[in-house]
Amino acid sequence: MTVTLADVAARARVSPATVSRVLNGNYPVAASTRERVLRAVEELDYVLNGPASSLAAATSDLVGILVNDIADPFFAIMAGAAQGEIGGQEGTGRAGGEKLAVVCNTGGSPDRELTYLTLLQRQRAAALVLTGGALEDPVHIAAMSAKLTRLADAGTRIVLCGRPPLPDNDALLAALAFDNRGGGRKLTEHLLTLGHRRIGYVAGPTERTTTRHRLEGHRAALRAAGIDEDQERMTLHGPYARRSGYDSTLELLRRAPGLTAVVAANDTVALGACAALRDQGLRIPQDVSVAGFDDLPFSVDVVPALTTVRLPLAEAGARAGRLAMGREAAPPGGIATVEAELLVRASTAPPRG
Amino acid sequence: MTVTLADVAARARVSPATVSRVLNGNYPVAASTRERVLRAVEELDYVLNGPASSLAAATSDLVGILVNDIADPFFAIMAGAAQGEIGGQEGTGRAGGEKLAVVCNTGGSPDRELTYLTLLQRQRAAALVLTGGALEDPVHIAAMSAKLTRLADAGTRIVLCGRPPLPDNDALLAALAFDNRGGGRKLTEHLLTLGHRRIGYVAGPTERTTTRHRLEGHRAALRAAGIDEDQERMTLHGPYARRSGYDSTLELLRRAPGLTAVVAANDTVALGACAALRDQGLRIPQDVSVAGFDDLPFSVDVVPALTTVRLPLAEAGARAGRLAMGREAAPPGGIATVEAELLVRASTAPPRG
DNA sequence: CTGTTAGCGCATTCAG
DNA sequence: CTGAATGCGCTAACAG
Repeated sequence: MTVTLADVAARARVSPATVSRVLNGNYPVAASTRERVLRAVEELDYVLNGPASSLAAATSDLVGILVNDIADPFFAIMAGAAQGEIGGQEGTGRAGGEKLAVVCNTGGSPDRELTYLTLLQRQRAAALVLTGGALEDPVHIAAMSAKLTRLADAGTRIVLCGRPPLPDNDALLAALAFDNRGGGRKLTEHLLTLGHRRIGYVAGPTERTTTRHRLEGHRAALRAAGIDEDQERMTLHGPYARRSGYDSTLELLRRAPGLTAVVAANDTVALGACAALRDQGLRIPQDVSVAGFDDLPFSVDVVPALTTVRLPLAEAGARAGRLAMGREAAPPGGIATVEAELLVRASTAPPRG
Repeated sequence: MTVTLADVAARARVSPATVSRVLNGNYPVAASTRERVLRAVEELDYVLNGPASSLAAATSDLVGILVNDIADPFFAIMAGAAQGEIGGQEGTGRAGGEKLAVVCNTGGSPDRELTYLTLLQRQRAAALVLTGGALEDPVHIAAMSAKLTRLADAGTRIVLCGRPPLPDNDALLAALAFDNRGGGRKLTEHLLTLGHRRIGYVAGPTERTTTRHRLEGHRAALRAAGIDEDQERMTLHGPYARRSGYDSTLELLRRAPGLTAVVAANDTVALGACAALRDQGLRIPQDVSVAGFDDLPFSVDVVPALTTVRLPLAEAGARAGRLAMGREAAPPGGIATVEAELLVRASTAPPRG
């Protein structure tokens, strides 16, 4: 029923070994022989049996890209760029030595993250790219560390993109860490320079590196400006979602009616913050300034255009892809910091009066 | 070095077959025996060898989800929902009979689409979900049809989501087709009812079913209203990108200064259209109305909120996932139409004067 | 309920 | 440069 390598060999009048050699192209084969084999492959419409091949060779062509939320442009952009560097380069349609770059959506669940890692380990994945911030729960970190070590031992190349290196884990090839702290700091410094003093902060979910680092940058800027009190009351945590921005902003307004600026965990949250302010009859930025983070594609198009911190997501994702493929040298020490750039647009202005 | 099923069997003092049976859970095993095996698995930190398993069983647990552009929320939302139904349901972290749901990003390239299909075929994928519109090039359609037929013959379950069924291809399990034509028609009827007569249309890329259907709906509404002339000049094609909306709107304004409304291929394009109009000093909707399609998450937050056509992307994606897993019965005839709902918001209003 | 026996389809030695 | 032989790790009959 299903055509195998032996069938191709028979038709090309060569041994199976020879067919394998031309297909993998990693061994000298006479041009005429290769020609004959390729023709037979064509005629029989032969497709390599991946599992059999992986079993024999003890490696597979699967490359996994893990994301927290595929529907969040932050992850989608990184994943797309990484995948572009890994899979389908030439595009012959026939699939030669192609890697199969696949993205796996954990939905932010630690369990699913671990499950995907096991599944990828089971498939003997060639490489792995983990994107975005990590959960800071010690138990989960330990579990992840252990899993990644096993994967690395089995030959899987591991790259982190937009995630700080794991403590005490040298299983990984490279880590591209975003400068979330620096970005958060620059953003708040901008607000302080404009004259804001009562600034609310809608943070991301607790126990996440991204959340913590951005918040730390914010607090550091405030502290440097001598604004220290009241920070807990002016900070609200929630998911990286519009809804969180909306609800938290309403609550901030209740807690601190004198609020003149809202800093959001990311642009999506900022969108929700803007909606809440508008619904309260407040103008942006005349009454309240709003700032985001990430510079997602829509941020330049909302009105007023969002002041935010740009992260080179596509560039970082592409680099992670190349690192995973071994087409780019790892940074010294295996760790590279990706800079964050302040983008001042129209949603921030000096406070009233 | 690497621990195998035989090692587990030895440690649990049972035969390899028994270990296989408890791992796959598809055969009766005494509770005490199972217990012993599971403990051995735990102690040895054993992970099943996927390729070997797939080779022996002639099936794999890979499920592919193909998308045109992972960074486009339209696809990301469908893919995320499908993946949620397929992978990581329980979330034990240990990965039992889990499927490995993976999304593959074709970038809209027909070659890469075919390549991914071959790669998935090579892996003996258990199921396949193809999302979004299809390219209408006859050569590509034929190639796709042939590939899908082979895949189906090999036992891969194929589901289309947001894509019309292929002509003459009953390889597929089910197709969930969006009512793009109906949606496009409703949208333009809304504009006509408001009194618009000079309406520009920024279409998607040519040769794509989605583009064609939406445009057909638009034209049908115009024709029904007796507006027939000039349609070619008022229609511009471009990618589903902000930039296209921006550039095309500028060109439409040049071609037809009396324009009172712009209909965009989707919300992202509409965003670009809005930006272009604003840059020309035109107010939305007072001077020019704008409408989009898809109701992407940001559409409610832009100002003015976008009038658009809502497609239940998450619901459709989830249903496609269930269909692929065989957890839901296929619709009669294998084809289901997913309704599109007109959402009138603030970006459309009667024309001036 | 459990053990034994055969391959699954391919990549590799090793000869030639 | 090519062919023959071996085994990758597991599942699926088949017995018991």
